[in-house]
Amino acid sequence: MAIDRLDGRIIVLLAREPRIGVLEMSRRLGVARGTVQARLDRLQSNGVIRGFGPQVDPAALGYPVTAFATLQIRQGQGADVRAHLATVPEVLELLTTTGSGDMLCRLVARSNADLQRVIDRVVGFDGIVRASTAIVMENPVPLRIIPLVEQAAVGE
Amino acid sequence: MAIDRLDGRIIVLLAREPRIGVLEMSRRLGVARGTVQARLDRLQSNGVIRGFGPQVDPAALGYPVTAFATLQIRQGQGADVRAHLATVPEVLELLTTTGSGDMLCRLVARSNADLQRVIDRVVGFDGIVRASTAIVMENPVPLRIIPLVEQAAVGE
DNA sequence: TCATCACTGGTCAATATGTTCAGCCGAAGA
DNA sequence: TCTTCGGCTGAACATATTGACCAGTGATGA
Repeated sequence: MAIDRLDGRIIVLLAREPRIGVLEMSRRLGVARGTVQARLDRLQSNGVIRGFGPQVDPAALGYPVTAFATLQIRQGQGADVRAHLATVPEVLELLTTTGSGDMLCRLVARSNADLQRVIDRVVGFDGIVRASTAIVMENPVPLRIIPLVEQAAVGE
Repeated sequence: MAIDRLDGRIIVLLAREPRIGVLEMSRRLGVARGTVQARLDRLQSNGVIRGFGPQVDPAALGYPVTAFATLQIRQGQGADVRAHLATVPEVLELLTTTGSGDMLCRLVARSNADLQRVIDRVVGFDGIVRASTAIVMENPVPLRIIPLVEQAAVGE
């Protein structure tokens, strides 16, 4: 669970050039191939590296509009609402939070007009009391992990 | 940019079993290897598949607390605030939005106490007028793409 | 009718993989 | 001090995969 410097370098290298392969990594990092392989196995069984799935861009799929919806849920309806939202393909992520809202929901849509359809489908469910939506305009910092990995690696 | 059924099956298969390789995919999908290879190349140059970076779990790195901060920015300070937030490793993502806040910010921290430090660092910057934070408790739907890809693929 | 395009099924050499091995080293413990 | 242990090295091996080709085929559209 604690990451050392070599683990960090492996993750960062992999994040920058995912197609690189174990052999080439060992060359770049100056360690034996078996070491990289063992480290990678450990990182994956640790759960630090969850997988290597393709990073799909919803915009390129025809869903250029992203929005966040904050939902307030009627007491005791949480489980039903989750099951409902899980059936909506445009719901990319769902989180329960503290604070004024009860759930935070990442949505995509084909257009601003289409977003209305998606929101209607999302909130068209009994347990949802109120929803407020914020449309994403820019993404100055896309989801990233490298700086955090570097920080975690130097610490230990 | 439009995705057909075979593209969709390729992406879904890759999302489910990322380590699978082109040859094995062609066997599973019942098409020639060259076809899968050509489709993958096209999907990547299209930008539909952005890459195959490792999916790192911040919790396994020692950052089990996730939070969203909504920031209000002083007029004209947007660019400075972005640059500031980009230097904070615990800021995993930053989006500008419509609505009451001006920016939405995904944070992680080592603990609830550590979250205070992170927030102090985030808001300790001149251009930020106000911040409100929601701590994530559960993640009923982790970031996903498969349902959307399936929907995009049947449509065309 | 012809050209274009995507797909097939095949080949080829080059490369990477999974696995195993013995040996080395530093740290921890007896 | 001696011993054990875990991690790393450098190497070997058979196997599988890759990237690159090719000719042939069928559908599409000009």
